[in-house]
Amino acid sequence: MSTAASTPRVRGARTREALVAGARRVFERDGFLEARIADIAAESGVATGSFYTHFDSKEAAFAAVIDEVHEETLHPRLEVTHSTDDPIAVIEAAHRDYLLAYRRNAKLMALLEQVALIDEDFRRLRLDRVHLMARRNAKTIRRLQDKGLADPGLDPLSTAHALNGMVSRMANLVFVHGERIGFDSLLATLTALWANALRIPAR
Amino acid sequence: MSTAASTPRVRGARTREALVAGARRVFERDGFLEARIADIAAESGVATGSFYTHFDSKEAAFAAVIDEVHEETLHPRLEVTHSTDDPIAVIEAAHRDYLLAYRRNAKLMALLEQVALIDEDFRRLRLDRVHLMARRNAKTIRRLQDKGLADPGLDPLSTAHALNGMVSRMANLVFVHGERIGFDSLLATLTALWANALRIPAR
Amino acid sequence: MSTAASTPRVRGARTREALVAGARRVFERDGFLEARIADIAAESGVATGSFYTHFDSKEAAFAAVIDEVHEETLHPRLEVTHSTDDPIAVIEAAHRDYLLAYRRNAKLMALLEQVALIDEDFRRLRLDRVHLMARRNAKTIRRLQDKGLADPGLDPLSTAHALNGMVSRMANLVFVHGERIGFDSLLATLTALWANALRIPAR
Amino acid sequence: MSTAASTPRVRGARTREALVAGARRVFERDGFLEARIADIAAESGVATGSFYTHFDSKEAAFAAVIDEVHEETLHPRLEVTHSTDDPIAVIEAAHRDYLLAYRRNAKLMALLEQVALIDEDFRRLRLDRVHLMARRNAKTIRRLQDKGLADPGLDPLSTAHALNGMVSRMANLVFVHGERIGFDSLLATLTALWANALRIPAR
DNA sequence: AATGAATGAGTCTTCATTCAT
DNA sequence: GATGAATGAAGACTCATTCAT
Repeated sequence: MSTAASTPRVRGARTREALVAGARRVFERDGFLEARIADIAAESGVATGSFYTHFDSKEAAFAAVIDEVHEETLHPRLEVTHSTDDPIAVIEAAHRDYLLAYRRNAKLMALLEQVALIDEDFRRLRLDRVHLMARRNAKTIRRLQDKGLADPGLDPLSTAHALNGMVSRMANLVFVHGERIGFDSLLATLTALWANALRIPAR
Repeated sequence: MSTAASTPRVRGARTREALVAGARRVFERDGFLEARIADIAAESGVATGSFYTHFDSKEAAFAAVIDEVHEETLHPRLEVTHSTDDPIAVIEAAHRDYLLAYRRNAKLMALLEQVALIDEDFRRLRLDRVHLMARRNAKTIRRLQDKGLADPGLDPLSTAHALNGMVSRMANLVFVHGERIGFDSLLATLTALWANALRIPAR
Repeated sequence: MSTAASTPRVRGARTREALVAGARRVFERDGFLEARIADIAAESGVATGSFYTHFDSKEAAFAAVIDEVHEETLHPRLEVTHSTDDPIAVIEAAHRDYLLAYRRNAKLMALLEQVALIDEDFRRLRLDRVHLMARRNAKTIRRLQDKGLADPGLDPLSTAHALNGMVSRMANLVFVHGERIGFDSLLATLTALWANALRIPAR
Repeated sequence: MSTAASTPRVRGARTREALVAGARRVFERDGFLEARIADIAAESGVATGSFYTHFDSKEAAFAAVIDEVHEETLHPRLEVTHSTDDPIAVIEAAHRDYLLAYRRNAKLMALLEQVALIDEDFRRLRLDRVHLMARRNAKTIRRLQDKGLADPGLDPLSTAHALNGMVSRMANLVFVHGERIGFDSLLATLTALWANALRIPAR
């Protein structure tokens, strides 16, 4: 009202932003199932009907919220070889990144798990990510095996799946369910178990 | 029908059994959220109202179904020292038991995960089990450390949590989401990773 | 079991008594609408089905309970001319009787009011009683008018209705709704108002 | 239909009015307990769900209906001193107002009695009104006593309660239960009894 | 006569989605 | 684009009553 009326496009974009932010707050507060469209609209300061101007469904809004968090919560990026050659240092750095991102977005990460169990589309989305991460780490594992730095008897892909699962499960346990394990201790344990599991020689 | 319905008490017990079996079928087919009381009753061959003679809610019926499966799906029971002294053989046997039980009840295990994300009571139930399993395996790990058979630098409890998480996640991935990893390969990988992670000397 | 089995007739009568007593407790505790047949049976120490051996419906059970209280709660019995000739003393005695009976059975009296508003049959029952009481007191009023002791301008029947209504309403207000008026004060006020209203000369 | 449904707010107000009117018709026709939300909505020409846009419960709708009738059914307003000084004329006028209002809304008055016996909130509402009326009339009675126009031996508040109860009970008997007493006769009797009961000197 | 499990009709209530303005 | 009231399908739950033993 006071602000000079913006162009429709700008108004629309602003409303959409408000809805994504509002949806995130409501999802984090109430969970996916309990979140009501009317509440998301109210929390975003818009009318109920306006929700449907921007999203087709609650799922679509959730997808938009998830998109915001997606990139920064990619699983351990072992392929980003930091300048060092010490594989254990690399593993540790990757885990640190992952755990920090998970902790920052713990509520939404938990929510994604929840929705993946409920909604077919999100289940596929999550599985795709799981596969992406596994393939990525499998490549790293294979490389380490080739260099003679990792147990050659391990199947790279299965191993990647298993170790990724271990890490994400622990992040969930600590940051979502509040298991009382300190961040440093958690990082040390996961790094040690990764290194041990692959039989990477101590540095 | 054929058998005369002896005393009311016996009739009641029979109906309850029918309801638990029917509920299991409906839960496995439709999931927890989609399962309707009326369907459970119909599937069990009783009237809708009879459901409430035996259960207070859908949750109560689900708990009864879960109880049926619970015992046989305990996580790796490493403390059950099989006649052998070879720790790796023990680990493998425990994992085989667990994976077989998980595969047998895959749908329900997945369902329990789902419901634990939705219902506070089941979340607690599941967390309790997670803690029980972790404490149990932590004891085993500590014993191996004391014997000089496992990496003494690892925190037993965190390690137990992490490795249990790895195993259950893999079981979920393979038996629920259909990841194409053969049973033997899965067992071999998990056993090797467990042994490696703890730095148990090769047999 | 321990007691020698009585004849069927005696057993039946006993169960019925237990049910009437149990029904009264449940009605007083839960009200008519909230009272459930199953609760009445449980409170009476019999099986649900046995209720229907003795009563056709909740209404029938309520009628049985009411019967127990009915006689002693008849409205002011002014025609019972006590040995005295002082009409005010007679009025006072009648009111005392009525108020004491009402107080003793306050919960059930309130309940009867409730049920009369809900159930056609009890409405008629209550109206019949109202008419009976009014005709009875109208006769007394007419007698007093004939003796020159009461305002001859009053219509006896309407007056009887009005004054009876006043008394029962006050009893309800004090004994059911807990209006803080002492028994003696209540009795004195009602007696004075009756006497005044009829213009009975002061004794 | 004919009028374009201007803004949403106006539409909302219109629907609410329709619901209150529809609810009144259904309550009067079916009573409170028998009235179904679906019927109220249908009678109001809106969808079932629309009922809940405006009311939380059947009780809330009933309260809205009662509000409509409340003001005009206040008990005898003796304090409204009409231009005359004749107290009996004032009493008669007040009773006439009350009886006319009661007759106009007889069904709802009866309903309020019913609901007050069923619902705690309405019980309190009704008791509050009873107390308000009693205090109001007690003041009038006290004033008459002070002027030497009323029996000084009467407790004003108890007396007010008793006489108010008498009047409302008679209104109920005649206008709700159909007791065959003519309006003028009823008014005359109640006025005479009030005046007599207080020992107001004849005009 | 007693038992108590089985029956199933009957309503309230929620909330995603639509649509007239 | 925004508004927010209207829609109505869907399902959980209760409980009086029945009936086989």
